[in-house]
Amino acid sequence: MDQRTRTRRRNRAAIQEAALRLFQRQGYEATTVAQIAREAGVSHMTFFRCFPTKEDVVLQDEYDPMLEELVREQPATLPAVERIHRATLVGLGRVYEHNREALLDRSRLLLSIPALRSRVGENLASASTAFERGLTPPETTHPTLEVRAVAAACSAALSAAVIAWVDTDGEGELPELVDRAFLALRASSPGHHRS
Amino acid sequence: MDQRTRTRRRNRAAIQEAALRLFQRQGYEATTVAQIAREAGVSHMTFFRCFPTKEDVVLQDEYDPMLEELVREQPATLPAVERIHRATLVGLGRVYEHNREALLDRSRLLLSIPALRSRVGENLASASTAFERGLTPPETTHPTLEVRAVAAACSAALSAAVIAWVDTDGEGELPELVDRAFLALRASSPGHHRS
DNA sequence: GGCCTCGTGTTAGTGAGTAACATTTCTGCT
DNA sequence: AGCAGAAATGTTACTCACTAACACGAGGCC
Repeated sequence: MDQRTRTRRRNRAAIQEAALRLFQRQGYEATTVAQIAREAGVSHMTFFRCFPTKEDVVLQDEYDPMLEELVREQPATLPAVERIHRATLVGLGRVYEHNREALLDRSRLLLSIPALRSRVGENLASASTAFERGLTPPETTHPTLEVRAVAAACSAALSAAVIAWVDTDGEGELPELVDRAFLALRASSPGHHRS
Repeated sequence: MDQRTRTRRRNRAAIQEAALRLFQRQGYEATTVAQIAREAGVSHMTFFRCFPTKEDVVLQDEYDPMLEELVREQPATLPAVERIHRATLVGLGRVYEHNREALLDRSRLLLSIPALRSRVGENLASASTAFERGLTPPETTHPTLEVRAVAAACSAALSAAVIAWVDTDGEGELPELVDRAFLALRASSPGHHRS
């Protein structure tokens, strides 16, 4: 690997860790980008070369390629919602056991800070396109509206599960909530509670 | 009505019109808040008292109460997705005929400017809570996860329809696309096209 | 008409994000 | 190894969204 990309990644990681440390210690809005950069030992320009905005330090993740691949691995005979449901459970299982608390902390942060919450829709959108790509054969250029609608609906349901998880302060278990959210998509009647 | 609130609304409208005019003439990012305020004949502080951010001039709408009411009017025996589907069609029909071009212009703007697109998720979220309120009886305090998931999925599907509409530059008809998106939610299989 | 509240304008400030240029650091080639 | 070119980083200065504080003026209330 290149030396340049190595130091670049080290910078990226140092910035992200410094940022999260400062956010937890003194709050998101009370922390300035210059402060993060100083803590990470770089200039504030390097910060913006690694993360386009201050919010992206928290927002960016790299789950999308995994989700796409997991959806593609599910049997194509299943309905699309079911494929995405299973893929989500598998992917979640991979990070949930060892990173449950980190995932909860990050989700809490994303949902509690207005500047971050106003942008979680972007993460939903990128998860949605990952689902679309997983549903459509690789050579397809543009997914159909039907595929896009289902993918968007599934990521929205997933997001509802995460929000419910954070609402209960992480007392429930996220995979169960995800199950309930996806099941509600298939058989939904108003006022229907699980027994 | 109060004289004060009257001038306040006049200010609001003047700012919004001036802003949209300037955005169309010279682009969103090339237009500064001070410029909008000057064009509307107010100070830039008045701007921020009417709209919390520059983006909100384009983002804010008042469809949510109507959507909530329309969902509540649909027969409660129908599945939740169907109630929201019908409510959306009715509400859309009300504004679509006379404001089709304005709706298209606004949607184009929202989806083409990065600063705006990154925040459309907020509109989806508020539409989602409107759906939730329409689905749950008025005395209910917190909607169930199932209701939240369905509401979020429906607003996501609606958004997919709007995106597809804008993608074709408004050549299709939005209500048809909304139909396709909602139908895809119920019977979905990958690669399935409507016949 | 006089108090009094509330919206507005003015000013000055913070902080995110960008542009331009100097400087350092790595890479490729001989 | 050493040098030329390229690319990342730092420095400086700037724009602009947004806020805090206070002064002012226009309604509302008696």
